[in-house]
Amino acid sequence: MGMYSGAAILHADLDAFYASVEQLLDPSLRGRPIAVGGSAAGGVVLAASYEAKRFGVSGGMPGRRARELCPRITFVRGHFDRYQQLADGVMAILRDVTPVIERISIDEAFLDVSGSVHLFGPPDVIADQLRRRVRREIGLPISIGVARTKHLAKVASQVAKPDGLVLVAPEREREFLDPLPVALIWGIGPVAQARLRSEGIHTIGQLAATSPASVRRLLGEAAGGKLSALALNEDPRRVTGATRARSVGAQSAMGRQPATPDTVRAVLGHLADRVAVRLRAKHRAGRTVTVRVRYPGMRSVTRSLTLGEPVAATLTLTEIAEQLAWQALHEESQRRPGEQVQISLLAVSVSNLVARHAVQQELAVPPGDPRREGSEAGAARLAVDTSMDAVRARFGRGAVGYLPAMSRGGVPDDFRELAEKEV
DNA sequence: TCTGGGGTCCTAGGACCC
DNA sequence: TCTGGGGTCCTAGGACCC
Repeated sequence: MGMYSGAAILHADLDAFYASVEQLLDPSLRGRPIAVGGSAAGGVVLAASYEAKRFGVSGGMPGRRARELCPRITFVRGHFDRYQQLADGVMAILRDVTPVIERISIDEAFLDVSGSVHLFGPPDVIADQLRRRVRREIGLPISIGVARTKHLAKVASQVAKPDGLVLVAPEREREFLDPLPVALIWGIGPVAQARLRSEGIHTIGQLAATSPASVRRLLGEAAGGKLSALALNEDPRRVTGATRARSVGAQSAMGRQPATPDTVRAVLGHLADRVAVRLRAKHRAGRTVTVRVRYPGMRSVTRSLTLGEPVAATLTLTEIAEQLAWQALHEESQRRPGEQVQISLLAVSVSNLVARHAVQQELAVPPGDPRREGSEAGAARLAVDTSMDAVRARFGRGAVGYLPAMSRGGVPDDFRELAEKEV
């Protein structure tokens, strides 16, 4: 544990989170290759244990492929309710050493411990003790990167995995970054990687040696500029608190189905309801409604509409979503005359969000104002929704709704909730 | 035989305004 | 009558992240 001065950022990241929880809950799974979600028959793997990762299995992979790579793999159903609970427990431990903490997903957070060193010791000592506490009190492995900036800390935690701690001393930053593959930089995905590779750029050191102007030409103005700066180890970002969500959405994969009016209406109604309920719960509403339609083969299109006034009423959102979806589906049917249009996914999202008190101001238009009629209808719909929200809060989600209960494929609602951001 | 669900940010063209 | 520059908003698509 070395002496260390200046800004001290930690990036803490639970290892193979869902899979580690399953191994914690069921000791017979420990030390074995497992996948959460998916099956040999289909579905996607949500997370793989390190024993499975060694075979090349990873999250997002079809179950069938996972079985091919690792014949002995065990597929387990997720205990989604426990994930949130355990991750919250971990975050509470992290919060014990500093209030300057930025949770960036269910299982990952940045901490600025610059102000904590006089209380708890050097940053790497703090990190070490956090890892021990998480292991002892929660039972899960967690990796932590310690460095002067967010970017360095994040890269360090990736290098530390699994179940490790990596400190990047300020005088060793260049030496640390240079040999690492560009893919470790936050924001470099498969496309950017391929473009860089075509220029012979594989390592962060090589990227840093490339002129920012060339990188911008290669990867785009904004992305190129940012990635260049990160490679050059210039990262001015501070650890901030939680930021408000800028959009709220829901989607449903449907395999492959004919786009019949009944199917489209039922699915969009359900998605619009999920979105609208979440908006109302946070007293927010949005002016832009976007619908995405995906066709077999992963090709997808979006149609969006920006309204003069924000919406949060389920029925209004459903109507707009239907209109947008049919706009897209109609274009698709003209592309392929005489064929039944098939779809594989529908999504509804609301953006351009405002706080709801702004909506209520909009509703307070004087009598005779042409906007009044629409607003009154909107107010009535919101009132119905508010009653429905209250009934559901007391008796459960299935108690009331606009639409008959429908089958929703295999994705449990508690998994959906895990992925939700704080609105 | 194409793979879930939740997000963020950027780009580019067009409309419109000054 | 023709031309220039700058800014904002909207729409559609796409890369990327967990």
